[in-house]
Amino acid sequence: MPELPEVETVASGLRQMLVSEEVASVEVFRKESVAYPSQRAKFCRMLLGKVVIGVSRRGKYLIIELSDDDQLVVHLRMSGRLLIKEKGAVQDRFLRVCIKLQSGKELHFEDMRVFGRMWYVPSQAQLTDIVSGISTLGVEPLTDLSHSYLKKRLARKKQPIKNALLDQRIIAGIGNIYADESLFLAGIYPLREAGSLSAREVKRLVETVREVLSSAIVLGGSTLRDYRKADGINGNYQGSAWVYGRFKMECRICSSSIDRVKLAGRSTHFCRSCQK
DNA sequence: GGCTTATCCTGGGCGC
DNA sequence: TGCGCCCAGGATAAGC
Repeated sequence: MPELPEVETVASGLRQMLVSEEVASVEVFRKESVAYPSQRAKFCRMLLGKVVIGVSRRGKYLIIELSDDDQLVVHLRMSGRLLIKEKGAVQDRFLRVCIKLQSGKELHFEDMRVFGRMWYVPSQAQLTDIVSGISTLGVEPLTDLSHSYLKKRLARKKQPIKNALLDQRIIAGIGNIYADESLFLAGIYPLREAGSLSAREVKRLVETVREVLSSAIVLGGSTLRDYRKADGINGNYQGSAWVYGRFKMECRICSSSIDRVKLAGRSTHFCRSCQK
C-alpha cells in the first residue's frame, strides 16, 4: 500500500529516470484510471509532446511537472505502481495507462484494483480545482509537523487516535501501516481518544511518526505485494515492522501476542502490553 | 460539525 | 478441482 515513504521512493526514482524525457504516445486501457479529463482521447492528446521537467510529492500524490507548466498528478491508492520499462517489455495484465517516451522507454501505470487515479492539470487551471483532495491536505510530516500543531488539531477530538492519524486533513501521507507503527513506538493505545493525549504523548508521537517514515524511506518503502519502486524492485520496510501484519505473532519488545481490531474500517495492529 | 460506515475494485487465501 | 466467501484499504459520499 503506497504511503508517503513509497510515494517518495517512487518520486525519487522517476526523477532520476524521467526528467528530460518527451512523451511520444499514450494509451489508456482503463478509462476509470484517468480522473481528468474524463475523455481518454483528450488526456492522451494533452500529454503528447510534453517534456518531463521534474517530479515532486505532496502527501501521497505524485506530481510530474511538464513543459508549458502543465502537470500530471498520480495517486497510487491501494495497488497502483509506476514503472519505467524498456521498449517492447511484456505488458502486465493490470497495465492501465502506458506512456511511451521518445527515448524508447515506457512509463507504465499498473493498478490491479483500479483505485489509483491520474489527473492532467493544464497550466491555465488550478491544481486544487482539478485534484480536490490536494486542497484539503494537512501538513507534511517530515518537514512541517510540530507537536504544538498536532496538539491543537487533536484537541477535543473524540475519535480514536488511530483514525485521526489516518485523516489526511491533519497529517498528509500517513496510511494504515505507518499509523500502526508510529503508535506502537510511541506506546500509545490506538483506541485512545485523540483529544486525551497529553502534550508529552503528542510530542513523542510526532517523533515516532518522523522516525518511522524516515526509516521506511531509507529502506525503500514496504514490501507488500502490490507495491514496487519505479525500477520494479520491492521495498524493504515491512520485514522490519513492529506490529503491522504481525497478528498473533510475538511482540518484538515484550513477547506478548500482537492484537488486531478494526478501526475506521482498517485493520489495526498493536500490543496490549506495550501500548497503554 | 463530528464521526462512522458503505462504496469502489480485484486477487489471493481459505473452507467445503 | 472448483466454487463461494471474506479480506485487504485510500478517498469520498452518505448517513447518523
